[in-house]
Amino acid sequence: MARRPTIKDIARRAGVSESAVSFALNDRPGVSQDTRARIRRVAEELGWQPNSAARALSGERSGAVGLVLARPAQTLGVESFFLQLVSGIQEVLSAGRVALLFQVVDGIDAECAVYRRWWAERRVDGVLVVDPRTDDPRPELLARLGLPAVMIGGASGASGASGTGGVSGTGETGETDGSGALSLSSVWADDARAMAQVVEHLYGLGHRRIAHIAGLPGLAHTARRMASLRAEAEARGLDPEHVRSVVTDYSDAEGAAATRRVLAEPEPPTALVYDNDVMAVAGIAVAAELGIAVPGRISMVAWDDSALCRVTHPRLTALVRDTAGFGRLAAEELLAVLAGSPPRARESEQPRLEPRESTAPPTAAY
Amino acid sequence: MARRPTIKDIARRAGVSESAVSFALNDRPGVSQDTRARIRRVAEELGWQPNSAARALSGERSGAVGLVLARPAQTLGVESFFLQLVSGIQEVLSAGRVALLFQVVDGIDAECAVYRRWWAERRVDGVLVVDPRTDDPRPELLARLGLPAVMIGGASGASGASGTGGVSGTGETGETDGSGALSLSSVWADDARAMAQVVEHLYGLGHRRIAHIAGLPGLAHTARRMASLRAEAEARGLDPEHVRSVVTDYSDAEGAAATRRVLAEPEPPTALVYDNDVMAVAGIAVAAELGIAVPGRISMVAWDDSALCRVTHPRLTALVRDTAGFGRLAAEELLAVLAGSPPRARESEQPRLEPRESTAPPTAAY
DNA sequence: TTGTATGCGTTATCAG
DNA sequence: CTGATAACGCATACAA
Repeated sequence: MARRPTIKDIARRAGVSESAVSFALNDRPGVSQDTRARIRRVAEELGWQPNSAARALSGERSGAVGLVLARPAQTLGVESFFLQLVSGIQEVLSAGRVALLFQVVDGIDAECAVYRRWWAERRVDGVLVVDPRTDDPRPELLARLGLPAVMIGGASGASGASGTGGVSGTGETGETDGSGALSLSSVWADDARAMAQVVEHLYGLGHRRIAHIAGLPGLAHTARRMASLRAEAEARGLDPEHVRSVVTDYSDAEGAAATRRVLAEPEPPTALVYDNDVMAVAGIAVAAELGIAVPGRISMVAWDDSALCRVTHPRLTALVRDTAGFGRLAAEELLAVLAGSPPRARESEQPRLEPRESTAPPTAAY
Repeated sequence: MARRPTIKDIARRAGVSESAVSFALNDRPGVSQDTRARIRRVAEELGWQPNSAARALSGERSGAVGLVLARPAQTLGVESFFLQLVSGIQEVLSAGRVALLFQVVDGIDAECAVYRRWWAERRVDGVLVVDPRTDDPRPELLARLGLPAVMIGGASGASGASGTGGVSGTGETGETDGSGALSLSSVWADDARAMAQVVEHLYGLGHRRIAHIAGLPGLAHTARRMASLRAEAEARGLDPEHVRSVVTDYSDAEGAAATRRVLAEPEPPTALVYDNDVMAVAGIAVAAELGIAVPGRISMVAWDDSALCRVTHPRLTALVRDTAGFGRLAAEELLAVLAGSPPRARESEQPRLEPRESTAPPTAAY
């Protein structure tokens, strides 16, 4: 049970004052090159690491940021998205010696309570906020608390889901307060353009009836994807009756149910676009069960790629995103905000459509 | 941007000393019921929360525990196991006002480095350790650092994989140091008995040739499952040539490859047991691709249930565990250890085999 | 039962 | 350039 060395130990051993050690170790002027090197060496020898509590107490930052995942237990755990995101986040954070506090709760009220507690306890210097909503209470709360934050997944609230959708990049101006100035940084993916790619792919194959099995209706990106689908359909003169979205809770159960429902319609779609991989896999299973050939009679596309999309039969055409890269970008932005950079909206790499075996031209019979 | 209240504010407002406030708020004797109530009320009004840094610095604990996930990026993110585990862990931790530091790294050396850093920085009061290995450097490191810990997934090291396997419960005495005393608490699931259930189910259906598509060979529970399979086969007089395990890295790719390999043998197995859900799903896809009927010509069982197992066609017979409950148990045990309780090994609820459509009697042709 | 003094490890502000 | 000294917020041994 080793004892942890302190700067006092280093000072004694190096024969200097404690403040000299502090200066040397924090790259501040006020100490000669020579002693700085010596102090560094001693610290290294002793395996010294700053005591995070002491550092936090003396007005510095806590050296930790938080991430809360508010999801009903049901939809939790099958999606590949989050661990990949977290993995990317940590690549950046741990390089900057920042720890990540992670909490999963079952609703947005609990999430807000966590922010309040972390703030009151001074536990975190900032937070990463996921799943922005069309009507989101969190930016206002975080602004009031003065807790630096980055919205992951794009802008939300007043300026976010601008409704016009469709054309790439519109409305993505980041989170604003009443005055129109950005109050929160955000990183976002261009869902509108991604949806446009998907529609283009399906339209090019000859599909004219497309159903979008969307995720939770309250989420901002769900709204953006739905708006984009409408806009793309309109641009191609497609019948809005036959190109539309149905919302779900992202679970395999609702994904399967929605699939069954649209396939049972008198004029069923010839292509389905799923808002996550789990629902797409469920959709494949439903088609198999109903004896409907994929892609023979129905084409399927998954939003977000994962191992799942490659183990189905047929393998799923998917919208590939660099999720870990998205996490890295978000973490970088949060570190920048903590360092004093003004809020901004940063766009991640474009999603890329990877055609596999689940999409093909619709059969002539239809 | 509200200011955070301190005990000084409370003391002033309640007209008492700071120490009285500290006593009152920490349920210590030395303050009258009356003033205690008044202080409590004022603290409530002001929305006071203890500053975690100050508390940590003054010798108390940091109020945080850590969890490191060391997985190659590849196998990360499709398994349902971890988020569920974490979700259970947090139910208990947040009730006890303990935060969770979460870190994902890509190997065990990096994991050990994280423990060292957390310890040196005094960031955590204890850690939850997952994926115990047959030859595990972590218990020794943690013991040397004096960092309280709970091994999740059973004992490891000297006493753990006792090799005899088979009969339920043996060798599960927890982590020991040289002297034979427990040095680390652990929570474990009875993999041996679970495997026995699976074998019993398959044997009962008439299967005599079983392949176990196991996970990472270095993990303790992999060793336990393999040992149990051997023992169960022997107990039933089955040919060890035809009842055996092959190891993988848990990925869909290796799961698929292993499936292909064993199915191509001259005398292929009639039943496959997969060590996780992802590989089982991959196995289903391989069978579909090869035109081998499931469960007609081959039966399949998945270890760990998830939405995945219910969206395949046919749906997968699975070994259902209460993963969140497992997490709760682990967190409870860690809190107990932090409160001074001696190390012990706690067994979680028995896994339960849920027969679905992927298992059936082997065809007579075989 | 209550108030006072001190320490935890660091950073920051002063004098030398 | 260096060395004392005071915060930071809380806990606690001790004195009143």
